[in-house]
Amino acid sequence: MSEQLLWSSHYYLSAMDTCASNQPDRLRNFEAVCKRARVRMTFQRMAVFQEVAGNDEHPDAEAVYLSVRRQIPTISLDTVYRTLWLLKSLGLISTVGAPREKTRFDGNPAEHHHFLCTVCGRIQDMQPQGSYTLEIPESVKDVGRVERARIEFQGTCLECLKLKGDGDVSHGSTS
Amino acid sequence: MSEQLLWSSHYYLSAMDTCASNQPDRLRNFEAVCKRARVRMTFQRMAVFQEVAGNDEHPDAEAVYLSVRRQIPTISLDTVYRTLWLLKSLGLISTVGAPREKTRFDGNPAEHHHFLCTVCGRIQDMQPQGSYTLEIPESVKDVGRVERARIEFQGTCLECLKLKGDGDVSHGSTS
DNA sequence: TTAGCTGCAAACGTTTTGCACTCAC
DNA sequence: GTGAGTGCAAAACGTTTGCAGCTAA
Repeated sequence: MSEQLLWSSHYYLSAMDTCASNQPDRLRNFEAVCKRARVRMTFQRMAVFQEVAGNDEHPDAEAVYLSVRRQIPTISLDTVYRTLWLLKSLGLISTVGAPREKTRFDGNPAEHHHFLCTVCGRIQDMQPQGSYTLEIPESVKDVGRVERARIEFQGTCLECLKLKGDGDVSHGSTS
Repeated sequence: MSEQLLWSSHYYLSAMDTCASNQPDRLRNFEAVCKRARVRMTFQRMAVFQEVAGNDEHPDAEAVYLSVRRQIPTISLDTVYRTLWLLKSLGLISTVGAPREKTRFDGNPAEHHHFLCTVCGRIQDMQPQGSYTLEIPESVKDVGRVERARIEFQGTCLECLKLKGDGDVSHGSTS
């Protein structure tokens, strides 16, 4: 937990709160987060949240919509979208990959990783070096055969740090 | 061109030098790959390839289009798209993030990584374990401040391996 | 009561497709 | 010469928005 705190924005704090896998706890946390953010609790939002929180298939908006519609037949796809982005902005759920972005192409033929600046959106290549050679863990055997592993670092690039007048470029480790 | 240079504050300059000096080589390789795949070499394809190969800004299709148009004013955006996907299928370029995919949502509040099966498209969560704690390298200092690091493993999941009748789930390390 | 939320429909931006013409092989 | 590749226009797709009515606080 202390390591996590190094990285923490409210995301991690609320994430740790909700970590308990049982739904009532997560739902209670959801209510608390909504109250704190002065966001109204509605039936639709609860249903969407429960659907995503209790689903490990990484559903897309359409899948969430189809599933929630069984409970609320009148819900609309755009409400699902609005709710999903709201939940994300509250740190209650996350997205896989870069959402709402055009496809970007990469002509660098060497194996490398990416640093994505969340402020300006620029992506910089990072050549892998000894210090962070990534060992594929034994546990992957239980999931499948890995053909490639790519790390995406997210943060603020030097130029955006300068613009913010924040020179602190401290860094740590994550797991 | 030492490894160190890549990480110096002149990262971009040296990266561009590298690309420029390799261009003839890469172009020759491009021709060879096209010939092998029985894909025709056209002026448009060469221009698109050169643009992506000599550009480390991870351009989107529109940016490639605008740039190539200076050379071939009559080229169309859809040709650029078709060519980019062709180049990707030939393994000559890659895409950043999951291309041509809907946004997928993730209700798992714990810090975790993803295993993406390139056959069936399923994404599975992988809880980080001691064995693959990811140390953020010192060199990231030269790029910016990292707030998050996520690993995306790509490969074939157990079920798809079984369907292919390929039981080999060996794995190695990548850097 | 009332600001915030919803559903509808229509718009949006990116990407893909059908077609007739063109050009690399 | 022939079929793969191209440009055009129009469609398709996922997603977002404006608006009028509804509802949680």
